[in-house]
Amino acid sequence: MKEATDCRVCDKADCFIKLCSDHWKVKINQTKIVCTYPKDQYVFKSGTPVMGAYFICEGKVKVVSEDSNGHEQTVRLANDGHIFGHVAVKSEFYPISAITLDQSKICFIENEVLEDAYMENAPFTFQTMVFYARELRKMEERLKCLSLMNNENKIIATLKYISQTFGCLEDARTLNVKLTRKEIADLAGTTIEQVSRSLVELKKRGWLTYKQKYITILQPEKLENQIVGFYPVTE
Amino acid sequence: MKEATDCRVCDKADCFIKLCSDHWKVKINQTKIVCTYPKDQYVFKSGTPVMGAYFICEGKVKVVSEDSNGHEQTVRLANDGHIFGHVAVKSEFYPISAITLDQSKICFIENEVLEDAYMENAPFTFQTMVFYARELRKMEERLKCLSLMNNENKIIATLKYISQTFGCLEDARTLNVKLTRKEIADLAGTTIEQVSRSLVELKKRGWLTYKQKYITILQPEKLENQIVGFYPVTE
DNA sequence: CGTGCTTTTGAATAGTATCAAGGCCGGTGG
DNA sequence: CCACCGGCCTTGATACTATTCAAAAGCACG
Repeated sequence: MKEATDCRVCDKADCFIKLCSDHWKVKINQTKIVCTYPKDQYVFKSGTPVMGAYFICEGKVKVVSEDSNGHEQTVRLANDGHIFGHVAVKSEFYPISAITLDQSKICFIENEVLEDAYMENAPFTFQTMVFYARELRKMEERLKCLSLMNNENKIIATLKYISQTFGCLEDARTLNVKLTRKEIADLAGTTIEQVSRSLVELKKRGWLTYKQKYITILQPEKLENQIVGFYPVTE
Repeated sequence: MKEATDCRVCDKADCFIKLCSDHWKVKINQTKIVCTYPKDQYVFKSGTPVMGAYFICEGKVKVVSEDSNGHEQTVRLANDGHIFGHVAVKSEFYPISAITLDQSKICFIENEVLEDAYMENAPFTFQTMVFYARELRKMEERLKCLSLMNNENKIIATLKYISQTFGCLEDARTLNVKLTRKEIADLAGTTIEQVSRSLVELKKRGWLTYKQKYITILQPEKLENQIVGFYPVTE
């Protein structure tokens, strides 16, 4: 993992801090706290106070919501450049937890600095707003999938969401993230056993294959085709 | 329904346009298109091009996602001051539809004006960003509910969402919106029959009552208590 | 080469969707 | 004023799907 990047010279495609004025880049750079987390570690835990927001320099994070029945729902996935842990500006305590899916370098920026930065850097604020609006749209889509689809289609839609968020390895078809069956189940809103059954079935059909935690999509058009009816016609 | 409000003098609590400079208030006021829609009418339909965003002056709107199997999922509810139809700035066609739940006065502001307004009015942009971040959080909560809850709890969580969005009538316990069983089912991600069964059961327990389309919550603490385990502990 | 963890498989159970029929209510027209 | 009609809601029976529980198999690790 590289050194902490200097915001003044960083031009990472998805990080909007570069849209701030030089003055603010310096300020953010001075006050940010950069931390590298190992895989499977809490970045913050549900119930702890919200002090600021997190920006992913490099890495992968899942945002999970735990209930007191021991069930877990992964509500969102985030990767390079994405923001998490915002929870709107007013919440006092996190209602959700964030866990790394990979070793991750993450910047923390405290609320006070961030709010001032938003008020004084319109392009930064605007792009962040657009980011949230897009995430909202994705979430609406995911809501529909979890709500209307049967088990197998939920798994397919989840694989699609994973690949859209994290992309693929060099072969352009193996998902660029290692997830357990339980992690996939928590994303899809189902159980470990159902995930296993669906993956076995999809492998039988030759639509995908997998080795350990690596899933390779062999026939994306078949998978897509099975769930296409749930998505709006884009013509 | 009152006359179209002049943005320069309007101080509606939830409309962020009042945070713009006077110059921009004038500009928005000149270019906005105000329209009053009757109940149960499409404001826009899935598949049509996105030209701008809608702001609710007064009224109630649901955002629905239809699939080609004839199922419908209501992804979001919006009322006075809320924005809808944004779909992030780049989408060309609406992937969802918006339908009024009541006679509604709605402002349309075209994308070009809106984007310029965002770039030049930091407080406006900032508050809009916070609005989206909050909506995202709500959506995450809703996602979890639809995914992990059983039928009855989904209905309870849905009633809670409805009351949080639209509030109550003067008696402070009757939901301030008329919804059919199907509309509740589409919100909760279940069927008309299950909604009916759950409502009958909850009425039997004396937790709520209803008369036609009006639902009155009698024992909010009982309802709350049954689903509290799904929400984060706030202490 | 065991040991423990994850995944797979099978069988039983519970919960939900679907289908079909009947009831309630408001509106309309005689 | 009453009878009829149609839409929405309720109820019951059935079929299906998903969850749960239990056990076996596969795999990584020491």
